[in-house]
Amino acid sequence: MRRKPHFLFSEIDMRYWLMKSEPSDCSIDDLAKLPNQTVAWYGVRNYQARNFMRDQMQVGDGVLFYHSNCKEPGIAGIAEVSSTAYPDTTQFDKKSKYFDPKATPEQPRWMNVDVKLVRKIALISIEELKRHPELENMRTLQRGNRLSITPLDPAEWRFITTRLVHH
DNA sequence: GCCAACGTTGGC
DNA sequence: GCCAACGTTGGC
Repeated sequence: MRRKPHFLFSEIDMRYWLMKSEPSDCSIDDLAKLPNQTVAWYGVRNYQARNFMRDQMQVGDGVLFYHSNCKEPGIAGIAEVSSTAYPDTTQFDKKSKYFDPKATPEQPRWMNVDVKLVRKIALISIEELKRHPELENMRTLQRGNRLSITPLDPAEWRFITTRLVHH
């Protein structure tokens, strides 16, 4: 049975994630134009981030879609996990920059989930996120953090989606 | 299994 | 473009 995806309701078995995307690669507007407003989160080549997708993500989990490595870094939209993990096809594609010669279809190394847009929001800049003491422990805001996928505490999710998102 | 060298990330 | 931080690689 599919759980309700509405982001304002927190459910006990639901998890929350912040996922970084470079807007030059896939921005929130790019996502909005894709079929089903859904994107395969391919290209993750970090084991910790892969393991989050492979071992912990469930359909319906809440996602903050974050613009990174760009002029205005910050949260650009709300999304949800819309599939469980499956092998990232780019690892087998010799022409892809994500090609991995050590991966085979029999023994895939990299996995990804699908992510579906819930809605675009007015950008919450990294500067604003850092202003709130409620968010001081957010992984993404920690010095030196580079992980492209990080778990969010339910309290952090609630604070951001109810207090910082303008309705 | 250590660790130096190297590559990548991503805010600034 | 800089560079701090951190992950990965590979010789030993």
